[in-house]
Amino acid sequence: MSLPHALLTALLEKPSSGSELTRRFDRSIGYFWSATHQQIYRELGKLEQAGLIRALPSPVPTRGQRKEYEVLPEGRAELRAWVDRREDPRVSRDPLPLRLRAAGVVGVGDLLPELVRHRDLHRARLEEYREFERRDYPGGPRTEQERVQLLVLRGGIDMETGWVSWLTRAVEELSGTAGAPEAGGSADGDVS
Amino acid sequence: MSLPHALLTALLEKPSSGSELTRRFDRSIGYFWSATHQQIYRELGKLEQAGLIRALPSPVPTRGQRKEYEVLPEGRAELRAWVDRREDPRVSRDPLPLRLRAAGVVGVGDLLPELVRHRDLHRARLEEYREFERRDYPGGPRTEQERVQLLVLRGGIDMETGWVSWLTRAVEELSGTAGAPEAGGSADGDVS
DNA sequence: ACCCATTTTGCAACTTGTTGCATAATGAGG
DNA sequence: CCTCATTATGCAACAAGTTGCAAAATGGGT
Repeated sequence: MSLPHALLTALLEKPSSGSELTRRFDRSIGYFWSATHQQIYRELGKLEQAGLIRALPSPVPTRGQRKEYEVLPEGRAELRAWVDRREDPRVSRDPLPLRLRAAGVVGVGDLLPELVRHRDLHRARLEEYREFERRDYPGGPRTEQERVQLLVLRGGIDMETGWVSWLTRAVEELSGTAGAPEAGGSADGDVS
Repeated sequence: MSLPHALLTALLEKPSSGSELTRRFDRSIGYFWSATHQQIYRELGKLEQAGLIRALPSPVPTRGQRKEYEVLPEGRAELRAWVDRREDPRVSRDPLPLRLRAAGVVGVGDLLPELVRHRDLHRARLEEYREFERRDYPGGPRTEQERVQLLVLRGGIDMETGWVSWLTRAVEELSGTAGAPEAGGSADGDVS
């Protein structure tokens, strides 16, 4: 239930069309939420129908035509309410550690290069975020809104740092062992 | 497409029934993958029908009766193939940073106590993981499989560390500012 | 023997996210 | 003016995850 609120936030920051939003979801909003353009268009339709946003008056209302949306007071109120809502943290759900654990049972095989690849991807993203920080907030945040945006960016930085640190260690550890396949048995119980 | 593989992994580590698996998904597997019991039962059905696992012979095949599953060679092969598959990292998708960013637009309101609550939850989980590490691997991992499981646990630790570090900073920053609501305008553009 | 709380398994409906493709406008180059 | 690549919007089918509920077994008490 977060995509509509992500859209409301993005639209309050700046009224946009669907494709603009898609691009923005690949950038700033993207470090903590992703969405495909189809999700975005569908959701924009729902939000409009629910009376939370509206399309800015446009000459032609047909297909293939840019359509800009802005948030209505009802949308702002809904977002306000959402911010104050209590919601428990999500359980993480990432396949990579899972694959590593599977490798513990069926043998490491070719997983090591994949770990290296992921480490490098996360490293690159981390660098990118740090670059944003330097470039966009050179003297620190200047408004309250920037302050919060910078905080969120730092969230991305902390998460990526966690990944890099983990993957670096994992690659080190597994490089020591040549990937000998595990013996077949499905033996003893669950650890922890 | 990871749940079936999570199940295969868990079943290879130890053949189990649906409810046992549900419990195990709340514990060890749970630090990087979660699933409800309905997801698990449904998926077990599919895996059985696909010939990747089979129910151990049981007296009565009716409802409400425990049913243990074990992995067939085909299931092991599928898991093996999955481990070697390339797959790009997921984009994160967590509502909390999103809510913070929304707060930058509609005002911070009551978000601070929520951040504190999350910080404490993550702190608690981090402590729990560290406890697992101490308790289950006192002298380091003893087998190759334990080595991998410990690595995965450390993944959980690194992620939780990232959360705690971020939330600690966020709470500090926002405590300075009394939560004054932002002015209404939907003004300037997207940062970064 | 019966009742009742608990455990285990499961169905059904719904929401959210993904993939593949289609259609309309736009604008540059011939 | 026409073509063609690009951009913007959108439909439809599917896959994955969530929620609410319920039936069958189990294992006490009484």
